[in-house]
Amino acid sequence: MSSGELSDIPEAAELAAPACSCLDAEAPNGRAVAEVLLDSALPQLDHLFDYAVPEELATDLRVGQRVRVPFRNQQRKAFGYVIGFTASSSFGGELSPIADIVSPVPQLTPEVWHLARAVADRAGGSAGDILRLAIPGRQVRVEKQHLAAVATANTASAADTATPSSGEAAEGHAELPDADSAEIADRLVAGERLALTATHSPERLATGEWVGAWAIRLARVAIAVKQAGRSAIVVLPDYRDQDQLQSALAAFGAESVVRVDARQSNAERYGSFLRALDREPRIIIGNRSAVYAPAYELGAILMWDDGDPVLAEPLAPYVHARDAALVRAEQSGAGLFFAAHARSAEVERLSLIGYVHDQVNPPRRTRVIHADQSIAPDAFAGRVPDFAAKTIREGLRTGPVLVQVATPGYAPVSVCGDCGDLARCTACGGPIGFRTAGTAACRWCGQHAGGWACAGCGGNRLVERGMGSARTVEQFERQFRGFRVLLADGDNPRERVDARPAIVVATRGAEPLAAGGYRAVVLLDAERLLSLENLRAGEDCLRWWENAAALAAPDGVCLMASGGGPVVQAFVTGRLDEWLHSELRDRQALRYPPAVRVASVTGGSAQVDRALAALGSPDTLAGVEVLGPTPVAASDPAARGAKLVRAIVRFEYGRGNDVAKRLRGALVADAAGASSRQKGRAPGRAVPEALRLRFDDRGVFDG
DNA sequence: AGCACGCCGACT
DNA sequence: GTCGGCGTGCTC
Repeated sequence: MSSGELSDIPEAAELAAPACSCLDAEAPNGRAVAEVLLDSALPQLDHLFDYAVPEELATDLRVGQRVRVPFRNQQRKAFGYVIGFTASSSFGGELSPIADIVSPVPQLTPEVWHLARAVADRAGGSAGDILRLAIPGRQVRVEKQHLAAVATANTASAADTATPSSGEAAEGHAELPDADSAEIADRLVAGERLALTATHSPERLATGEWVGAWAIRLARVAIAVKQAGRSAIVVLPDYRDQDQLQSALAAFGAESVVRVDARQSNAERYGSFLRALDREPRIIIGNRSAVYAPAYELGAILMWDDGDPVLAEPLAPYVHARDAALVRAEQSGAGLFFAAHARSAEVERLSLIGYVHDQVNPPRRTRVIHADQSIAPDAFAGRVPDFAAKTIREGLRTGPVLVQVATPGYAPVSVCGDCGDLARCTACGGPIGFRTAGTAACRWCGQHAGGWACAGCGGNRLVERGMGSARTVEQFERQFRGFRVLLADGDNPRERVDARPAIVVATRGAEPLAAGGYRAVVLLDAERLLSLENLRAGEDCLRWWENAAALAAPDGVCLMASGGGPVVQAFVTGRLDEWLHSELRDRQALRYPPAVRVASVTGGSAQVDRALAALGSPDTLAGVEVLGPTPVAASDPAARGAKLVRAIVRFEYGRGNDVAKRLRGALVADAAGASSRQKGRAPGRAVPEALRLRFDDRGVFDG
């Protein structure tokens, strides 16, 4: 220990020996050179630097440790991670020595390092950016507590002459997984990749809590993986999903469960991180960054609802948790398990090319009925058509009813009074709202909708429809007097409701879980959701609807209250696979993701031209196509006043490594020249933007 | 980022 | 001759 950080705790003597298994990592063993990855956001520093191993650190230094090293001069220090040791350096100059060991714990395992490197390379980014997601900030207190606890546990078990695995005997209390889950776990541990469509409806745990049937399935599979002596990582979009899984795991008596999520304090996160780092199998559950958690003997990565947009990392290099999981499974030989109520287009693609295998047993699915389309959209006075009102009243006799709406708040929108299509502004195509009663105007450009005529059927009657959640609540309170009307949306989060009758109005994705399940689930605003100008609108709708339908009781019903067309048909008939199939074929024909990959290149015109030139000459570009560059609208947040252009590169999956390498090369060259170009600028001019790369951006083809 | 290196124009 | 402008490139 370079700084004697542990000298003030009683176990310091034991810790000098490798008492904690998490300290057990490769030592220099006489080798004089340490390879260090610097903690820097600069792309031109994203490679290993050689440093001398100083005499005084030689016994304590380990691969994976965070260190401080002199950089640029002996005074300035940078942080980094020890990646490996070598006997000699190929660097021409004289090596500086490592200055300090930050923590005795080797925070970066070789597996996570290789993952970060591969994931960053694939996304045209820096490994350091991935490591920032993977490794939480160090908390000295938490670390000392952890090391002390592990040391005492080790000495205790040594006194018991216990075998190392006997600590896991307590796991015998865990409920044995059902045969299906055990079989899935066996296949995962053998390295298989599986996709599962999950059973609808909540189920009651022995603890009395209700969780989605999917959570029970994932918990059982994770426990079975752990019983096979391997770690499982379970990635779930949000804390509500994580809570359900955690409840299920607890109810089944699972031990060694570690949770990592964004709501934790840094101390909690670091504590969880250290537990994940222990050389002992764990069940690690968490949000998108859990995919980077260290895990001893990783057996499988389980991912719930990978189509949820929160699994897309918003920080550079914008790597989706699904992609990171694919890379990690490939590297480590771990199994991969995608479970959802509605499959994503990406998993469907993986299934079609035979990379993941479908679980064939058909899931139980809520009965879905479709409202009668012959009823004119203005044939009802309240928020919902009469038959929907009937469904709601019916359900309220025995329990809660869920009503899913498109948007929060009050926002109203108009539809054609004759055909029911969403009314669109004749000038800009935007939605038409009612500012004040009777005066309709476009919500985007403000144009008055006086002489409006429907583009579809020529009708000219505008009908106000599809109000937001708060407005819907007010209307329901009048329409269903005497019943509780509860609101659940982003501003009013509500994780659970009880089994008593109530109307629960929720925005898509914010639906609470009901004890025993909802008697009825009513889906409003389908035409509005489908009109979102988004390449993934259909896929997203199926996910929102299917996830809502899954909240119904097994004998409950789901009513699609409006809308039509192929996506609604797919949902109503339950033939999501067929729709997704044809959707994927369409995207193949259009060369849209995920049939192909895309990368956007943004920057000054000359910068982007140089980057595109780095892709090679047109004849070497087989399977690679460049769209643009086109000017980035000044209103685009990326522009920030500077005049920028953006090109879109799309390419076959097989060209990914090559494209990423070449674009990344251009980015590094651009960054190297950036400082000099900046000096050349007249004062007052905007700071020149760095060239920006973004791979697999979902929204790249959206308006 | 920040700093050294090096290659042309103006000066003692 | 040499001082110093700033473009260029490197950082173990």
